[in-house]
Amino acid sequence: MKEIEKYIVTYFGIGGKDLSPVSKLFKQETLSKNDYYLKKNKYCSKLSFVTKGFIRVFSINPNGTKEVTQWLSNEGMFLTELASFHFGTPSRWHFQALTDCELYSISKIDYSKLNSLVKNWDELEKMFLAKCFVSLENRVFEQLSMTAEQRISSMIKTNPEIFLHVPHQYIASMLGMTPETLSRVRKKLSEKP
Amino acid sequence: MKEIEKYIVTYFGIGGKDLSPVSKLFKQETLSKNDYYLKKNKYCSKLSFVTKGFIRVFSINPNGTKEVTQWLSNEGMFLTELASFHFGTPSRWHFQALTDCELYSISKIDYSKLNSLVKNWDELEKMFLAKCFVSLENRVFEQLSMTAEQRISSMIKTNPEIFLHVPHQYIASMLGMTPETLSRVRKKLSEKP
DNA sequence: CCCTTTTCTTGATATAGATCAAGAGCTCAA
DNA sequence: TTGAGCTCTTGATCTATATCAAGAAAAGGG
Repeated sequence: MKEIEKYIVTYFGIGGKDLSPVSKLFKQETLSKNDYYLKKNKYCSKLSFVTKGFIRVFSINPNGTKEVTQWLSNEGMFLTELASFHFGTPSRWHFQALTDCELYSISKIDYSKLNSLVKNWDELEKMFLAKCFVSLENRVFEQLSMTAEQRISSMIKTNPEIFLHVPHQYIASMLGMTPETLSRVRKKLSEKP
Repeated sequence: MKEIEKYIVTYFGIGGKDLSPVSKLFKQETLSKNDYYLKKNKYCSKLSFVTKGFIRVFSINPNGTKEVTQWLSNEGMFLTELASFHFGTPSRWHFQALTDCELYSISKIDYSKLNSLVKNWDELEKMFLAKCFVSLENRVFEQLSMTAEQRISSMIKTNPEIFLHVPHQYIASMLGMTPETLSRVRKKLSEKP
């Protein structure tokens, strides 16, 4: 099975005879470090799976002082600006490669063909979106209920890879804290685990 | 047009001849103050529109000390435990009426009939879920990028009603701060607006 | 490999917001 | 109407985390 097909199975539950025609619609794409997948206020016309590398979704303060990292996408995750992709609004964020990346991307046009290609596509897509929503609800809840230390511990458990490949300042921002706090908490955690 | 039909139009974009058979599947339901719409760990078998009143979605700390309000749902909003409704998992939160409430609810069973009743239902539902996801992304971003004062100002703009009908301690929790902070910031905002 | 730049760490200090405490206002049941 | 119990406000104090600063470590380009 091709790599992209594994993602399609995992995320959409498409299998069997449907798999190959669907996977053909995804085109492999590479990004070099610092390339933009998408810039703020541009329009997003594709949905992708990240098969290699790390991409940062972020925004810069109006006055240019502060950057906020909304999300870090890495191997195994999908990537798109959902509002822009589905509703045609300008992207709310920049999407920039932090490392060289490999993606499989499907264009909006090909994406719209999926429901004629896969008989219960809409059902599958609905479940996919529902899963995304549920994950985000959990993220909101963590932000409301946990201390900085707890959020870091949680991230170390669920995505330890990220600490090895992504500048910690971005991880800190995504977790709603400063790099200094992340550094100090990590030290503390390593001293008495 | 019946009240529930307005919600269906707004949220799902269903209109014309489809409207009446769909709206018939929603049953009016009332909750008295303090009644539970759903308790944590129970299974959610319905999706509802709130047409009157306020419902708090919250969780209690394992040790029973701290409550976290995840969401406050009021007139014009839909309500369900999405993970439980779609995936059959136990509810992550309690859902309790803060005032007497009126809802229109559709059961999981009737909900599953919608795609045979409305020809592009899956498409409409997909858009509905996408909208929910996008809103939640914005909420995460506000939490990461704004101070307590800014989040309060934002809430006053988007949902002033809530301050008149919901105990402020719950609003504070949903915004990720203590009631004391909300009180002080509101005072400050009222002094020099 | 060296030099420059970026990132991380660490310390000193500041502060937004939390916690603790107590009194004032409300609400609502009897 | 009264009183018990919530809820809100306010003040005093505390603390988790932010900010500022500077050196150490790591990364990257030539």
